Amino acid sequence: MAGAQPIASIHVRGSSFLLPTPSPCLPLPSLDALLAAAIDAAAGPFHLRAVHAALIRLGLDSSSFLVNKLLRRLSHYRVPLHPYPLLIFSLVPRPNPFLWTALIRSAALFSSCRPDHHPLRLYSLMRRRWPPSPPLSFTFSALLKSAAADYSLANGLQIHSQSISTGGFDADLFVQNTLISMYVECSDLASARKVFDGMSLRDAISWTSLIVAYTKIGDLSSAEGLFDRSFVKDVVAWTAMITGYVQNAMPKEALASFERMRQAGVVIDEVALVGTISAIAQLGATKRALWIRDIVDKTGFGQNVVVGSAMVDMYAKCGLIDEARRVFDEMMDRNVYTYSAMVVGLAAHGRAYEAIDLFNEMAGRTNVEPNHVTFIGVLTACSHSGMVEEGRFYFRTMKNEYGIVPSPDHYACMADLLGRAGLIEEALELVRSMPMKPHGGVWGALLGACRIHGKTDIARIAANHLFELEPDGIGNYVLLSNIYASAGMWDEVSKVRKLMRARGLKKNPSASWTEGKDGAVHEFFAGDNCHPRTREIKDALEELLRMLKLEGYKPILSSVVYDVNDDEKENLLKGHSEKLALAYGWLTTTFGDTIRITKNLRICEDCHLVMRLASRAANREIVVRDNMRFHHFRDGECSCGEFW
DNA sequence: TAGATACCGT
Repeated sequence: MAGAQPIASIHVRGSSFLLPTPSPCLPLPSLDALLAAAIDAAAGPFHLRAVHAALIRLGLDSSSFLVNKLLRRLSHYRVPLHPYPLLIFSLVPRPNPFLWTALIRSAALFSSCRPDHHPLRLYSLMRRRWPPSPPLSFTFSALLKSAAADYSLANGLQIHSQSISTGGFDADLFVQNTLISMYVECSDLASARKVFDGMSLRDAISWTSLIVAYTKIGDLSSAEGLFDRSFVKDVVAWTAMITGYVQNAMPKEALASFERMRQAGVVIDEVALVGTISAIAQLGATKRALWIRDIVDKTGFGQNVVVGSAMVDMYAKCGLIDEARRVFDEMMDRNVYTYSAMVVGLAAHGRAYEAIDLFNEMAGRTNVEPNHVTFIGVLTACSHSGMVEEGRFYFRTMKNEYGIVPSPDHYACMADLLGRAGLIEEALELVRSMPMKPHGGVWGALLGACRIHGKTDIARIAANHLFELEPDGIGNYVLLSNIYASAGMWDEVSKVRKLMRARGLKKNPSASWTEGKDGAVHEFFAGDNCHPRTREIKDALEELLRMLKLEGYKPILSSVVYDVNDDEKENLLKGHSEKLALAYGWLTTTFGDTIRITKNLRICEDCHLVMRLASRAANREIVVRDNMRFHHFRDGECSCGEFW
């Protein structure tokens, strides 16, 4: 006989589906084993139905073993539990504990759609049905995971106590690890810690779960302490530290961890890369952005859609919008995250038409559905270039065509769009018509528009809401005071100042960063003398400002709201962190170079003017990323067209 | 013959 022939096949709509060929040297596999192999090899839900039909014909549809495999595969294809998988289950007269557990696991995937199929309900059925099934440790893993997904501490506690009363499963390592995660998800760190402390044996997962718990509440020193104590530092544990730092706005520490991980010889995976890429995005560090690309290329994760989307976001946030576009164009696989990152990035750089073109391409020529974030990008693009009608159109489209309920962030974009265009009354009306309470961003957009258009009456309304929502948000007081100052309403200015004093508000902790040629990040705080080259930087700034004054620069003293004399105001302006970063950049670059600055707050008017003039006088391109958008200064002009 | 837990992007 030449070669073994397939011994069975299933025909589905003209395509035959071959069962595996047995080796001639081994005994024939059992029918069970053959069917199990057929389930494993099925190409989709349709094949699985065909296999189930075969099971019925062969009288094997009551086999817990085979039905268990079927359920697992169906949930792999995310076939909802009701009604088909439940039907398959119901044909098994005496489901064994494995099968019950598989059912509970499937139910956990869809617990939100069918409350009557909730995992806990199925568990109680499992315990009450005759003959009752004893639970397995796996049963508790599944149940605890579903409690964590529901953020239900009450359910979690109930399952925890069941795990003890039904046979001491709380001593099982897997159950303990899942308990830790459940308590962490349900924000009960004390209980998570209690489980951890009570464990006689801990593995990498136990340690990592608790490390994540501490990073989530922002207690990085406890997380670091645990990480140092842990003897099992795998790539996941390292990544938990990296993302913990990122989530707590500590990108430098995240990068340092990544380096230490590499030095420790740990093999990097795509998740570690994504965390590191986010850290670079947060830092806005251009050199690092180019550095990580080499690493991504070497590891071969460049075509991973999550890595790619993170890269698009990173390049956009580092000011390298063309590089972001290049990565985007080279990606083979793009999803809604990829498109949203690109649209939001283009919008932040003021490239509104490109952003809207891309959105239209996505909506028209791909199967990728836009989501709420994509529309944030589209609406931002419209507002940053005064496209009022387009903005109104997309706001309607979002609701009517895509069924996306506008969030306060979308309303903030609309308030910004209408307000900037001078339609401040309409913006106020929109805000007042919101079905939910407006957040600070919404009133802030309105207040910003009032600054541009000198609307003191509406500014007062917006500011009063802001003072209530963000009593410590000093920027709001500054803005209102500026608006009054521009209108010559000095009494009001002094009232705002009094309010600030009464609330004990201190100077902004403003900070800027810029990168040196070596890629080192130099950090500057307002009025700070900490940089080792402070003397040189201050001298350079004086010289630069002297140069600009010859070209007509007059400091915009109204950017200072402190009640001090004009000389002191000018001095305060000189101490602004972005000017220190500019001076450092000027000192360390030459003609034609680009100086890139990242700032944690919105750039002030005086600094904006200085950047604009310096780009021509010093013959440098200057790219400033503030907390609102990017400004590209070139030859005395800014990409924002003074529209910010 | 079966089964699980930790870290990712807009």
